[in-house]
Amino acid sequence: MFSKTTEYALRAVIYIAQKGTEENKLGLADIAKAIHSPRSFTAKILQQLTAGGKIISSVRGPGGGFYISAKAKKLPVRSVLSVMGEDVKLEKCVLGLKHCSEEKPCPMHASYKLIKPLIIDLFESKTIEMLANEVSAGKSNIGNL
Amino acid sequence: MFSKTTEYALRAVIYIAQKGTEENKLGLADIAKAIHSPRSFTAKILQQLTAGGKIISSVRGPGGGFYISAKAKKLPVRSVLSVMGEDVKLEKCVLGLKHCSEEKPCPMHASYKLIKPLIIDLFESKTIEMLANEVSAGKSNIGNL
DNA sequence: GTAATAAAAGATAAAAATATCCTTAATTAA
DNA sequence: TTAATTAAGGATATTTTTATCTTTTATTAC
Ligand code: FES
Ligand code: FES
Repeated sequence: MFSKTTEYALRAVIYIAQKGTEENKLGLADIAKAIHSPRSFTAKILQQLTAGGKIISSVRGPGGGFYISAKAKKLPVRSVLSVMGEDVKLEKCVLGLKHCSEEKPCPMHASYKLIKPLIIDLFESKTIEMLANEVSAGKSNIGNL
Repeated sequence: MFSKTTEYALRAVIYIAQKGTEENKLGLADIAKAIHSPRSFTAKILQQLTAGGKIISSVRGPGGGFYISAKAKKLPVRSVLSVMGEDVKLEKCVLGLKHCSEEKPCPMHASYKLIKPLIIDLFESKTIEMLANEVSAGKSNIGNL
């Protein structure tokens, strides 16, 4: 559904939301290990997520690391997709036509249009916090690769 | 959702099902133009779809080209995904965990599991023929890029 | 200040996906 | 049998994605 890059981003954000706070920041090594992602590559992704303070925050130096504000935790999962530039994928035509629309639909559209809003809602209605809480409650995990 | 390669494959198969017959085979140039795909790249894809006579058939030489048997037209769209090696994508975990399952679910799973079977059914229940008929009836198209 | 720590930034590297081109083989028609 | 046609097969080329490594900058502790 998404690129590996975005999968790492989602798992990292959920992990940071679950385990980190401004008082207890998480380091790159910790995060990469927890979500089973390549360390240096994850660093690049965390940079993206930090840029402009959109999703997560970071502090350099001893005691530094990554965390996410209570406010940002309320963001929909889709905001992570957006930062990674993959929220457009949710609107894509199944057959690769330029636009997925009623005006010039592909032959999959009639059936797909019933499901598409459900998929989009999946990422709109769930917040980062909700997913983190799921993991904290022991109902799910992000480390089992 | 799928790779460009698979999108081309899907559009090509639908086009062949719609316009071609064993008596009226379609040439590579025709197909590539109709579905707006790069010609030589499309040739490779058509080879894959032809291999083992799984989906489409081909004949070389003058008057040759590609066509699809009446029997193959009844195949579900998923069979095309299968030949392209992307039907596994339908089973993938949204967050990229090794397995999407109830046993070790990711935090998206609880919501996603409601939609996943609908997506799979989309490709299981629709046959190549159904999509081709949709286009023939003027209800949809595969050329509008 | 100096040293240690940790993320940011930059430069490459490796792998996979996408795409093109050239040669070969099969088929047909003349 | 020769020439023309069309897909198959093979070799490369380009682009994008994924990944690693090195240097720089910010922060803290001493
Ligand atoms: S136009 Fe193809 S899925 Fe909507
Ligand atoms: S386990 Fe992640 S979607 Fe099912």
